[in-house]
Amino acid sequence: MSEFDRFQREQAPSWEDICRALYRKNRNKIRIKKEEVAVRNLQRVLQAALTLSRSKGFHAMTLRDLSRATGLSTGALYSCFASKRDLHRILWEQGVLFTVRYLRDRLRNTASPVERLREAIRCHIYLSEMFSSWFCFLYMDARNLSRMEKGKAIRNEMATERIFHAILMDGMRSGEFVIQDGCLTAAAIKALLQDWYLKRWKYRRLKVTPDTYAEYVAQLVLASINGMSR
Amino acid sequence: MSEFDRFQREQAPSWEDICRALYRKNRNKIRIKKEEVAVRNLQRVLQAALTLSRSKGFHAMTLRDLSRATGLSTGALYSCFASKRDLHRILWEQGVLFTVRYLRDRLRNTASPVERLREAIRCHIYLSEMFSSWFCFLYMDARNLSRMEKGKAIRNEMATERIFHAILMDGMRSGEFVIQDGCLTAAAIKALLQDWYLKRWKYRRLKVTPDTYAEYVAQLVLASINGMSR
DNA sequence: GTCTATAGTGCGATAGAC
DNA sequence: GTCTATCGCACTATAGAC
Repeated sequence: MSEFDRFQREQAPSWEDICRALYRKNRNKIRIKKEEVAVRNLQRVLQAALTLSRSKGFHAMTLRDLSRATGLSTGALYSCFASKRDLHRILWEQGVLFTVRYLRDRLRNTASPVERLREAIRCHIYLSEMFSSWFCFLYMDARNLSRMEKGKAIRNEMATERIFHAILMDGMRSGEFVIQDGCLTAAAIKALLQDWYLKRWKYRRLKVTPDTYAEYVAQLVLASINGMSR
Repeated sequence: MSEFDRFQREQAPSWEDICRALYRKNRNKIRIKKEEVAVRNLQRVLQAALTLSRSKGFHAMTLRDLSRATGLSTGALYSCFASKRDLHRILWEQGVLFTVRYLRDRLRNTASPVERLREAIRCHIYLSEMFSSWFCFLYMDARNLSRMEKGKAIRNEMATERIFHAILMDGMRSGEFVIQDGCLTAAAIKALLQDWYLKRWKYRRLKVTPDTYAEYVAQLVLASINGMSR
């Protein structure tokens, strides 16, 4: 059993947990009152919406598409969300803070910067592997956001990056890393992590597993951290 | 004057040249018969379409938006293209082969693999800097493609990547590079190059120039190519 | 070639029966 | 809660005057 399999079975959050949390947070906007019904429907609706968004984009997805994919009528859909725009907001808000929180949580017990860097890369790849359609949505459908929401989006992009930046700075202070430009290195790590879920088809074709890719990214970054000062 | 400035003034293709080539290729689908008028309008239309696509996505852009941005009526727009879908196809087809051809052309006179790698990275960044809205369109709006077109899209993505892959293999044969997995390294280079135009706002905020970024990517890759075997 | 006006289509959203 | 039926609207595309 690979590391990723273990993560998937034992540590990863489940769709049901996520939808339950999401329901409790948005009770006022969701017309369904029985929690069990709401959670069951939300799960179907959100998963279908993300799948459709991946293949044609959120804006191009119609509520008729969503109705067909979930088996619910368009009328029933509107008991899960107030408008299509509101569905976008729900998917957005829930996804946005998730990664940062999860990473922070998992890094609490790591000792050295090297170990912390490896663990952060691994966790990000595992998370994005399990929720790849959600990660793609957050990346590709950040347009259609209002001005205020766009500010949030940028702050979020930077929040993940700051986690990596902080690890790099720790490593510099302790003398383990030699880095020319921490901001560029953090940006490069982020770009490599995003490629994993945005070009999933490519890595599948190359038969690269999440663990292999995580190790590759870690080695690439570590080599540059030690090698670029020469 | 920076290297990029020189490229921009002396070597880069101009919008007018591109639109003229595009007009001659699509004469049968474009109703305007005077070449000068057609080229002038195409330039306005394509640039506006790409700008709007970047901010809200091609699908979300309406012909009313495009009409407002170009100062042409919706009726006049239809003398430049047969349908909105056709406009998408034109932008797509012209953009797709462009990068590969240009890179191949520029690499013909480079001597060593190291030099060739540096030059390929630099050229890609320069091109994407000058035509960033076009590169973003090719990346973000590859959905809404028909099945056959999607096959082309994948083949194109791989074509650019193969250029980098070939350089890496050359370097291995000549003993200059030590690489574990050429495919993964080529994919990583591509991901880093794409980040430049997809997250342009970030690098602008960090005050990173095209030349700085090109040098950073080259050094990162070269460090890993020499360092990962340890 | 470019305009204005409009036909035809498919969308998001809602009303009311069950 | 979920369904069917339908409203009003914004869109793409075209027709016909200039």
